[in-house]
Amino acid sequence: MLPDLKIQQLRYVITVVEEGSFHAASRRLHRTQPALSMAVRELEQRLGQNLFERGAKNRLTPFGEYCLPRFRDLIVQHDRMAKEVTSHADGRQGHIDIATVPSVASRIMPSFLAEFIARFPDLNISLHDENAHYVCQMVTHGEVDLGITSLWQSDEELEYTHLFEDKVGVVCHQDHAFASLKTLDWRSLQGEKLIRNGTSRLLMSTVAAKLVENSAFYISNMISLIAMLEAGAGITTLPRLAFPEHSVNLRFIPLSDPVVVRRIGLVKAANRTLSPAAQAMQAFILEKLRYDAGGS
Amino acid sequence: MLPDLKIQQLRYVITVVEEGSFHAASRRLHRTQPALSMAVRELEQRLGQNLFERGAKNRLTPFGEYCLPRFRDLIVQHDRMAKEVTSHADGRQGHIDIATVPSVASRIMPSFLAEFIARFPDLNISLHDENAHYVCQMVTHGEVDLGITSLWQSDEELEYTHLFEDKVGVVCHQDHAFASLKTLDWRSLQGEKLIRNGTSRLLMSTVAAKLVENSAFYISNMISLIAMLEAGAGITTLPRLAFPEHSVNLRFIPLSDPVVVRRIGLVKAANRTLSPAAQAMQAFILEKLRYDAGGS
DNA sequence: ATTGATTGATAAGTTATATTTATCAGGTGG
DNA sequence: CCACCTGATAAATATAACTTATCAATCAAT
Repeated sequence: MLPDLKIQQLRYVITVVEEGSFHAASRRLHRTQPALSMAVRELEQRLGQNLFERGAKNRLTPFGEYCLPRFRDLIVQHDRMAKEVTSHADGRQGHIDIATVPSVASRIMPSFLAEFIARFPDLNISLHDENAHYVCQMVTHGEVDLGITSLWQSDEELEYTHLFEDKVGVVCHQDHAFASLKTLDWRSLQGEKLIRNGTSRLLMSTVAAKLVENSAFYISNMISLIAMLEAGAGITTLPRLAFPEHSVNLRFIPLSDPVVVRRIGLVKAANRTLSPAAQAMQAFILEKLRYDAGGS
Repeated sequence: MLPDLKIQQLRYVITVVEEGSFHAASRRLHRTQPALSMAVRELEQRLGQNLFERGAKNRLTPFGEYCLPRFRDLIVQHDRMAKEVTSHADGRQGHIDIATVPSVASRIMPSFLAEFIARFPDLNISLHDENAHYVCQMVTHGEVDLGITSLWQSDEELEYTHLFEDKVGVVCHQDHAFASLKTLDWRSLQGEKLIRNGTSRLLMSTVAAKLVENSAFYISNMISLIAMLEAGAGITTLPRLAFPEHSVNLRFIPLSDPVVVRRIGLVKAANRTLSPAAQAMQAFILEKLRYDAGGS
């Protein structure tokens, strides 16, 4: 019933009016003058009324005067919408939800995000920190776009891209006998009061498994764990990133036998397309964090 | 910098979403399915992001979800504007200013306009009545779109289309000796007390000119003139349309020698294009009033 | 008036875009 | 497993858009 007016044609009409002639408009639009003449005439025929006076030069008919502001309005709306949509399309604008394990959130994300928002200043970012299991769950449930975590378990619905490895070591008080050592092997730990934590399961598939099995204490909360260690109440194992580097009286001694690593990677939902903003962050993560434990 | 999105492509996207599949949408749009596939892909390439999930069927990507309401908005605005513009283009909507001489305004326009607004219910009409000179002036000055009047004088700026002729007759009191006559010739009027009015100049180019020249009274206001005649204070000449047909004690006797006519026609400004609404009224006037003194 | 430089209109030819027909491959439900 | 959906693809074609070249009309300045 009603014809589709083409944005381009409306733009032609407006430019002709603004420039005052078909020739001037054709220069501004990088078209030839006949192109405008024909496009305008096509529009006039479609509407069934002339927009420009035929005899006199480049003056609008009453109908043209009526149409002009309406054409302007639509073009303004179109341009605003096109700008919004394209700036979302290339990831300059938008919203990203990201989840990481606490160690990554506190040790890597601060400098990483600072660099990221400098590059994409109009992006809106929400960062969640949760344990590895819940990070994966948030990704599969679509609560966040991306996760940076160790894989809880292989999952069909998740797509994992490895970023870097995080070596496990022993954490003890500076007054402990281990404090001055450069490395440790699991045998040295036998007889020590070992406190388990959420990352201890990393040792379960190694020769050091029996150490963990014999441990009497388990503390899930990192703050509480650190307080216990600082009080000299025992030792624990942690990936290096999870070790509170600013602690004054705790020491981190790498475990040389067995060498245990926590594999940290980028996780996204398989079969789900990322928003352009999340794509931009994904690319940025792969560029900056792959094979690099320290951020840029 | 920003690309012109085509209304049609946006409409395709929305229809595909609404119908749930490319096939269903193609049926509703009277296009083939590949036409939609290719048009959508072209849009996606232009935006640099997919709108629909490739693997899974006809589901939107996050970017598509973002775009959809914006596409909808623009199309709604476009359709509203297109409806407005086209209904103005074919004269269904708009505003008309028209001016006529009082006799036409009171005797012809009522029934004419009743019929006109029945046909064009959304048109806004303003009717002015002025003397023939001022009607022409309003048309030349663009204060009104059209005039229905006798031509004051030939005018380059005016375009006159003849509609009908209005015969001049003698108006007298029912008690006057002329009252029972069927016709009169100018010689019979000699010696009568003739009151001149605005239409008396019609006689000036005829053999009856000397009657007018010898007349001592001139009354421009029609109400006053009628009152004078009803008081039996004299006789006058008027075109039939200007004779107050509901007067109980006045009589109109056609003048048979000379036969004097007032030529009534449609007047518009030359070199000025009419608004579509005015064009519609012009056509309606020519259809209904040409060669017909009584309206439809 | 004649010229020269505008203007927009027009015709023919070309390129680009849109659309169709025909065909294909991937899922899905009987 | 097989019809029967889905959307994707290729080639052919129709349509639309644009350019080049040319024209007629208008206007200004001689």
